[in-house]
Amino acid sequence: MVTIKDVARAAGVSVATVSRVYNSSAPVRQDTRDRVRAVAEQLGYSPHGAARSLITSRTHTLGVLLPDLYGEFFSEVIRGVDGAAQRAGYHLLVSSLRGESHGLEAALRSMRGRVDGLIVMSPDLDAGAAGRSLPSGFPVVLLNGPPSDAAYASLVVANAEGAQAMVAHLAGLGHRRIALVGGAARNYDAEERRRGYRQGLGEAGLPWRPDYEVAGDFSEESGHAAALRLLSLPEPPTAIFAANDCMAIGALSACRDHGRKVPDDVAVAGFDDIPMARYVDPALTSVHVDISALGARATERLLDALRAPANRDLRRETLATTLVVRRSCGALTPTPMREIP
Amino acid sequence: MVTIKDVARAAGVSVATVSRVYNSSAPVRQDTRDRVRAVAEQLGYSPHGAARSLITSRTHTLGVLLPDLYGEFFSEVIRGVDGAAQRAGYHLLVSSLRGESHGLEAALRSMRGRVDGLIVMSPDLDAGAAGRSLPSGFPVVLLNGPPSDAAYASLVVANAEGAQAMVAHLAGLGHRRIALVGGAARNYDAEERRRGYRQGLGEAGLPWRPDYEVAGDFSEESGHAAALRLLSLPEPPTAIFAANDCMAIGALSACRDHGRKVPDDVAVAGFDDIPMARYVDPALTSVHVDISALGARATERLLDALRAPANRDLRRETLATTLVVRRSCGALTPTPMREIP
DNA sequence: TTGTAAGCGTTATCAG
DNA sequence: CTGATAACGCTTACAA
Repeated sequence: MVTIKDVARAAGVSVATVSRVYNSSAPVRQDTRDRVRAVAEQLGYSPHGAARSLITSRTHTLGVLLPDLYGEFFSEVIRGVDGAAQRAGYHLLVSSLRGESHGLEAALRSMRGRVDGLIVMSPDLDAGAAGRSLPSGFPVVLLNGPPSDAAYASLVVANAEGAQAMVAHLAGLGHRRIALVGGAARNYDAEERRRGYRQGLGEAGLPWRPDYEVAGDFSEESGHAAALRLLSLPEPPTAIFAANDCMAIGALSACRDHGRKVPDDVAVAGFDDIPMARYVDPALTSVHVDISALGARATERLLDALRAPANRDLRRETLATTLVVRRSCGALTPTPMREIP
Repeated sequence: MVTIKDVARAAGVSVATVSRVYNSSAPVRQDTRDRVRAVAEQLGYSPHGAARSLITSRTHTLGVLLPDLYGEFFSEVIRGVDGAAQRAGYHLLVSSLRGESHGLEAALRSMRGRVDGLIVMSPDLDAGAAGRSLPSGFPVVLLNGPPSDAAYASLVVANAEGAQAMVAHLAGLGHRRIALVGGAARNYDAEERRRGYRQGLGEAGLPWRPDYEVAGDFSEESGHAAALRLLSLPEPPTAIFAANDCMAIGALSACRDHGRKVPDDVAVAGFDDIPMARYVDPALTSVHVDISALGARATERLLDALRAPANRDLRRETLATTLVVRRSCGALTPTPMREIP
C-alpha cells in the first residue's frame, strides 16, 4: 500500500506538502503541485480514509439505518439518499435492522467513529428507545418515525392527509362501503394511514365499521388474504383501500380470484404509488409519495446539520402527497393519468 | 467523545488492558475485566472504528458498487449482501455509479482504506477498465459482469440457459412466432439473454427474424413501447419474451392497450421473477433468479477471500435459474404455480 | 496478568 | 511557500 510518505519521498517534498496538494489547505507552488500529482498518479496513491478521519474527526460517511431492505420502497429511499450524499462527496454506510429489538442500539454503537451523522428510519412505534442509544448532540434525521422523539430532526410523509384524501375521493365517487386493509402492526405509517382513513369516513358522513378494517402487513400476500376476507363478508365493501400498493396489488388479484371485476364490482386503491402501480391491470389509483425525494431531503437536512452544528434545526417536516387517480377506482369519467411533476 | 484513555483512567488501568478487554487478545483477570466493562458502559464508550482500522488495517466493511439503485432487483441484491455481511459482523459501504463512465474508478479510489473488499456489479460491457482501477490483489467479487476480467472471482446468473429454457417452453406450447424484447444496450445480462433466446430458437427449429428482436432498456416503459411495435407488425408474434419482468409488465399493459388478450391472443413471459410477477394479471411466467441469494453468495465468497487471502478462489460461479410457469404464457394445462424453495 | 511505548497514515501547528 | 513534528485513538510487541 502506497502512503503519503512514499509520494513525498518520490516527489522530493515533505508529507505536509503532499497533504496540502490533496486538501488545498494552503498554497503550493504550481510546479511542486504538478510534480506531486504526477508522482502520486504514477504510484497509484490515494489518501487513506481511516487515517484521514482519525485526525479530522470527519468520516465523510453517513449512516443509514433501515428497518428492512425489502421492496421498491427502500430501494427508492436509498436511491434518494445516495444521490444527495454523492453530490456532497459523502459515502453511505447502510444497515438494516431485521426486526431485532435491540438491533438499533447495537447498530448505532458499531457505527461510532465511522459516520458523521445518521438517517434512521424507525417506523416501529415501540422504538422510542432509539434516542437513548445515541450520543446526545449527534446529528440524526429521523424518517417516518412517531413524533415522540422531539429531540431529533425528523421527516414524515403526510400519511393521514393522503389517506383522508383517498377516502374523500372514493366517497365522492359514490362509495358508501369503503374498507381498509391496514398496514403492519405497531407501524407508525400504518397507524397514521388508518387515522386518515377513519377521519375521511367521518368527514364523508360514513359510519366506521370494525368488519371493514382488516389487518395486513404491507406484503402482497397479506393484501390478498385481507381482500378475500372482505369480499366474503355478508355485506362486502364496494371499495377497498389498502395501506400500501403491494397490498393493493394483492387485493387486485384477490378480486380476480373471487370473480369480482375491478373497478366495476369493486374499487381498489393503494398508497405510495410505486412505479409498478401504473402497470398493473387495472392501473392502480394511489397516493403518490415521492420516496426518493424523501430520502434526498433527509440527507440534505443531515448535511446542513453537519455544516452548521450550531443552529440545529430540529423541526418535524412533512412531505406532502398527491392523489393519483387511475382506473382501479372506477372514477366515473375515465380520468387521464395525473402528471407527477 | 470518550476515548480508551478516559476509560483506562476511570478504571485505574492502562489503555492496553482496556484494549485487551475489548479484543480478548490476551488474558485479563475477571475482576479487572468486569471493572473495565462497567466503567466503559457507564461512560458510554465504544471503540473508534477509524482508529482501530488504521492500526489493524481491517475496516470490517465491505464496499458494494452497483450500476444504479433502481427497482426491486437492486433492493434484493443489497438485501442478500447485507444479511450475509451482518452475520459476519461486517458493515456495508454502498454506492451507485449512475452511469458515469469513469465513475467506477473514482468510486474505487474514494473507498480506499475504507473497505476490506468489494462487491462490484458492472454489467456494462465496456467496463473492462474496472480491473485496472483496483490495486491488484485486492479482494473483489464481480457480479453479473462479462467474463473478460478473468483475474477476479465472479458470479453470474445463468442468463443464456434461462432464456433458452423459456424459448423451449414457449415453443413446446406450440408457438412458432416468438419475439424478444431485449434489455439495455451494452449490458451483459441483456446480451446473454439474447444469446439464449437465439439459441432456443435454433434448437426448436424456428427461424430467427430481425423484426422479432426489438430493443428495450429494462424499464416498464420501454417494454410497453417495444410490445406495441411488435403487435403492430404485419405478422405479429404469438409470444413475447421480455428480457426482464419490468418490461414484461410493460408488455402486458401494451397488449391491453392494443386489445389483445393475454394469454389467449398472445403469450407474454419475463425474466427475474420479481415478487410482483405473481400478482400482475395474468400472473407472469418468468425465469426465476434468486437475487438475494446471488448477493449473499457473493458476500460469502468475498468473506472467504478475506479470511484466507492465500488460496484465493477466482472461479466464475454460475447461479442456476428456474422456469416458473404462470398464466401469462397460456400453458395448455393450467399449471399450478411452481414452488420456489 | 498488567503496563509502557512504538507505531498505523493523515492533518494541523508552528517555524522557517 | 515549505518542512518538522505533534497529535488523532487504537493495537501490539516487549518488559515487568
